[in-house]
Amino acid sequence: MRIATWNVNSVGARLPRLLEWLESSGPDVICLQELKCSAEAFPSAEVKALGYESLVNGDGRWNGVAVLSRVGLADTVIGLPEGPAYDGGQESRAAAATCGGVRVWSVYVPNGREVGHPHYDYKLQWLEALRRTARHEVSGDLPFAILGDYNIAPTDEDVYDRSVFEGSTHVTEPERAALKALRQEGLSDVMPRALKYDHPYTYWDYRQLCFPKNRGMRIDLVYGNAPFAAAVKDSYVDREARKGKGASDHAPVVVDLDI
DNA sequence: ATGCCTTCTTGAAGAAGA
Repeated sequence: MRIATWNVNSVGARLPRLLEWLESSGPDVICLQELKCSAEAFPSAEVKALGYESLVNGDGRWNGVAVLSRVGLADTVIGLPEGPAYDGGQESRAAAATCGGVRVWSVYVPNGREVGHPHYDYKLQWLEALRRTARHEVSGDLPFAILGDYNIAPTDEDVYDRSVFEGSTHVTEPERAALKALRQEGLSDVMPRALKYDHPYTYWDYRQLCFPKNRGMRIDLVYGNAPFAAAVKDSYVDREARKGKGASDHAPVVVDLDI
């Protein structure tokens, strides 16, 4: 089974690239983030034509996550249980389903904006709610993984230049501690291969030639429980999907499972 | 070529992204 995760940065703007990638890469399941559309506006018919059912959590202008599957979509959950509110409401940042015997969560962790900003506190609270949810799902024999845009680089190796990020979100100790707490519930970081250069970055800013210069970050992660991790045959970042006109600023992370 | 930011909402310019 092939499972992928991809922050598409607007499924509307990315639809031609998404459909092309689904056809060429053939994931059985894909977790999408940053849809930037409502559930009603999601292109369900277009992905259905390629054989995928859709589970969509979307609220319009920002955020939005989905799980697409061609191996079944059962026991679905929309939203993070007991997740914190921001600015008076729940945002569309999580969705879960069981697909072909694998339990997956698609997550779009809040950005945080700046250290000390209310959104940063919200980010840490959101991660704590995710940890509590993971605790309920991680045990047992069912392969389980939380895939998505975590908006955190787990180590200094996961950014192209640590000094550039001094004092910024995505690299702070509280954020990394929240990731560690998540792992300690029984999850491990499924490290993908880089198809070029020495580190598997998943995001490159659109500006200042970041992609050609490989000034990237590894912030799209796959955290799997023991049965999931044991089934991993291969994993890589498809940087080809970051190339050219009309690309997302994130590349897909692909995981091949012996399931 | 990998190529100097892109998206959304809106109807000009601002906000968000990380």
